[in-house]
Amino acid sequence: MEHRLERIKKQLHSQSYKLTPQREATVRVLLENEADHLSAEDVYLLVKEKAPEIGLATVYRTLELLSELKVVDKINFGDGVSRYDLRKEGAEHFHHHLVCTECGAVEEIEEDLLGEVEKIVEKDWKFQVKDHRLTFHGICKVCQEITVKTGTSK
Amino acid sequence: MEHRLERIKKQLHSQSYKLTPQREATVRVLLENEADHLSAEDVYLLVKEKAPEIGLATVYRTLELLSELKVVDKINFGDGVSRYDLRKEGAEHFHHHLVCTECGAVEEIEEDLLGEVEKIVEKDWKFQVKDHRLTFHGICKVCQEITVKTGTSK
DNA sequence: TATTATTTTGTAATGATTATCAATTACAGA
DNA sequence: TCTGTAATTGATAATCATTACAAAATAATA
Repeated sequence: MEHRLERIKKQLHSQSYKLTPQREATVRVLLENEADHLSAEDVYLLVKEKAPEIGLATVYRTLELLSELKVVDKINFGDGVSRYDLRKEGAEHFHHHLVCTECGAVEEIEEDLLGEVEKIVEKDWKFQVKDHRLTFHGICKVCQEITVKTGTSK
Repeated sequence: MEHRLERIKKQLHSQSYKLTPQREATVRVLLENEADHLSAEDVYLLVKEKAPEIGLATVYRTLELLSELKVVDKINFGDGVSRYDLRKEGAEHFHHHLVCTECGAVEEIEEDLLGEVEKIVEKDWKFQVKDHRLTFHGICKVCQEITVKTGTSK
């Protein structure tokens, strides 16, 4: 935890940004809630518990900054709200998501599914891939079982 | 063109929706501008040329309806505006996009890149895949050449 | 200490999308 | 054809996430 915070601090300093108390509080919230896909509002409310004087605008700016530094990934599930995921240390890429169309659950996949596909894109379209976003939409394991048992489907 | 319009009309009727003049005008605009990734506002302005009395809300409602019927895909490039792509006839899935981080150009890929990957997801995560969204971010062919020639990179 | 740049805060502004509601239209049945 | 009902539309107000702004606070520099 402290270790990752240290890393992020260095990363900020290397671009002559400061790790202000507000920024630190925001990063800590992200580190403590890594499993969730927090919106800016979510982060704001959580940070406020520890640092009540922080403003919403600052949270937005901090998340934007962390996004530019590739510390977090800004993602979009199409519900009109951006969400922010801390990128795993050393991870080059965004991770993937399985979004259940029945219950809305979101599962993450860390595996590198697209190594081969990227090579194809680079070769066939002469497109130099820097990153990608991959989301699957479908029915999660839990909802499949419910459907089988009750015979219902939305 | 007329053929595809006919198809869409049937699809609407089969769910007891009507193909009103406003809806027809909207679909025609989509058919005539298939290459672009139009926002609701774009569509509105184009429809207005032919049917000046149409309201913005109607365009939004129509696009939402077409999206539910999977006639169009509602996509999001992270710029705060939803865009609407007509789905190719008979296409099961969304197509993919190559978004250039230098110039913002968006290229489409129709190829099925994820057939194998989907099988892996279904098998390893017991997730029943219905659709997917795949976007690559990177540097397009044109911008690569500019970078080589001028030695600049943003 | 004086100066300058960075950051923060609270709030106003923006802009896309959605909700509301009265008016219009389409259509099934008498 | 007339009538009643449901679907649809258009204008506009409301909503909500995000961004812009200006003044105050903070930190860095000389």
